[in-house]
Amino acid sequence: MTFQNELINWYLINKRDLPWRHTNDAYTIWLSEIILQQTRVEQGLPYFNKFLANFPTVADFASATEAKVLMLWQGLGYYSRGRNMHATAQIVVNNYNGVFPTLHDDLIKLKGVGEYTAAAISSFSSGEARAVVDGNVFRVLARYFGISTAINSPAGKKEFFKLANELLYIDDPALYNQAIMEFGAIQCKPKSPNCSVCPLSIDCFAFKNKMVNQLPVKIAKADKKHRFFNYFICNNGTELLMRERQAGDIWQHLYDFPCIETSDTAEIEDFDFVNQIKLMFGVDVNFNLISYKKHVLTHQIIHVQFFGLKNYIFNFSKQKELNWVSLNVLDELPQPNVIKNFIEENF
DNA sequence: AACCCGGGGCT
DNA sequence: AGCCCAGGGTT
Repeated sequence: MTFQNELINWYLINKRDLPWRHTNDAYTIWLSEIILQQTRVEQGLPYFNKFLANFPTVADFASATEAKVLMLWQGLGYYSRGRNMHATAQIVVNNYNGVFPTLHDDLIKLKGVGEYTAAAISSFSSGEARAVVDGNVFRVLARYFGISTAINSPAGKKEFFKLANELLYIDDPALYNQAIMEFGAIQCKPKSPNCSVCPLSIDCFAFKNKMVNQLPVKIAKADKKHRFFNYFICNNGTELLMRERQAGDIWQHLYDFPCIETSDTAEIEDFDFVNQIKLMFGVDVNFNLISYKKHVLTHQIIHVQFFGLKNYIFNFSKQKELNWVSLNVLDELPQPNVIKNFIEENF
């Protein structure tokens, strides 16, 4: 049996019942695909349901505020996906009369839609013959065909993309695309795949050569950068002082607290650190360390210290991104998880 | 081509 | 503690 037929047979028996597999509506598929970028199905599923319930149509999405979109996105990470979705919804309403595109060449122009997502939406919604190449496809092809070119190198991307399109099952591109990704997610897993029950193992290069754990090959990334955020909690009894984060750094347009970033762990005994606090909050300010959290992102490790403040004064004209926020509406502001968790634990 | 962008689950 | 995830944007 061919590689394609084996995959499709496996899929028809083993596939999960997922809501976006019951539709060919491009808008619904787009919602699921953007949410699932770099995100596991189990993690993304509640967000998909939440977005579809709040925005039944692309017009509903387009007319929402960005803050509302980021609120719904809160906790999912890679927040530019949410902002790009909002922009794309408005583009579809304005340029496509509210009808979500189904063709690759239109989809690829939308914000947040790259080669993978354009292939996924076009094949699932219109049956266009475009092979998806995601993390699952890289892994399945690298193992089955014994390809050791690094999947995150330009040569590797070209080689895998070419092979994926040669393998595409033209009679039903959508079915084949779903099958190879599901096979990668459930059977040909990154760690400890159960090759003893795999119907493709007999012709699998990696299995035959005991290289399952060596493929796919990936070039190592640079080390994570360490950053030190010192947050200051100003609580006047009914309100907290919050900061809206600006462009040019992580968590754009999400809310955290007034912050002094230092080049190393800030100590209360450190003269320079204390001077920075007094410069920001007045010479009479008192402060105490409340807690420490290590927050790990893709390429940054953020060491977060929370300090409680008393006897502070503040010059709002110099810090326009800061505002008092009533405690009972805090949960209406989008926040990164490290901030949301701190608020839930302390207020 | 290299770097930036989250959070969670598995091993 | 390290790896990976239904990747894409920016420079």
